[in-house]
Amino acid sequence: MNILIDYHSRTPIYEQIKKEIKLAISRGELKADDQLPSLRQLSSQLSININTLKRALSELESEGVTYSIAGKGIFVSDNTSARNFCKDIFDEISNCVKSAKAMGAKKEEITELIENIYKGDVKGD
Amino acid sequence: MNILIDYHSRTPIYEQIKKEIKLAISRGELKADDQLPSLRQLSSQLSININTLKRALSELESEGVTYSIAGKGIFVSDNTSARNFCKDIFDEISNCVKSAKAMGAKKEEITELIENIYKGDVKGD
DNA sequence: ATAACTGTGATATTACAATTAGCACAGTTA
DNA sequence: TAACTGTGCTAATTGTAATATCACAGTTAT
Repeated sequence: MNILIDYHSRTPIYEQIKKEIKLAISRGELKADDQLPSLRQLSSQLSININTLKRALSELESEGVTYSIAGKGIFVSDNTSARNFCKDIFDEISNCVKSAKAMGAKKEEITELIENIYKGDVKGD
Repeated sequence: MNILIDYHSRTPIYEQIKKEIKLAISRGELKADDQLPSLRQLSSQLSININTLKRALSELESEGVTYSIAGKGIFVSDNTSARNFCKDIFDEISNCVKSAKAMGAKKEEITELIENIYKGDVKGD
């Protein structure tokens, strides 16, 4: 669990945690039925309140990303297709690109930006 | 001044206003030395408090987007290259694309998204 | 000079959300 | 029994957005 939190960010901590965990699952660092560190342990490690962490995990559970067993722990669901996590990101990209377009950005500028990010990859992965 | 505000958005009203004004400038609807509607008039039109509007305009002024003359009004600066406004957006796009990549999104998925947004334009404008 | 505008500045207040603290309770496991 | 786990709740704190007023100074036209 390598979670980085920007305490000065405008986006709430619990949102950052949600995103980090989703990323970890997408990257394959967390697989189905993997157990997460306990709330108390993780909240201590991240130096955040257990309630803040609990909120993140509760929301992830209602989204079907994780499931929890009282007394045992919190685990990664097995129906967590990484594809689902992309939807929000795609919407965000879409909005940004529309703004950029409205500001006069050329399509080529944006595609080049993306090319650079994906540069060095063998396939379009 | 066609400013739309989402009062239920998580992003503050004054931030939305800043963005809308920058967009209007980028679109050419507002040109250098154009005078904006007065604070009182605009705050009344948008049904927001004058202080909220003032905050937006004050920040725009410290960013060099506008300048104000007490007693006269608020005007668009002439050094406002629309290009500058794009920087933040480009950073945001970059971050989103990196996340999408980390989640396993293929480059083609993203470029196609952009193609669709720019679809129907004569040139890559 | 007066009136009617402009932007500016300050204060106070309200409202809401994020975060923290602390406690109690129930399930699990050795 | 002890030491963990997650859960639920209340309360307090904090920060910030947004509002409501008021006063002041510069500009402009009459």
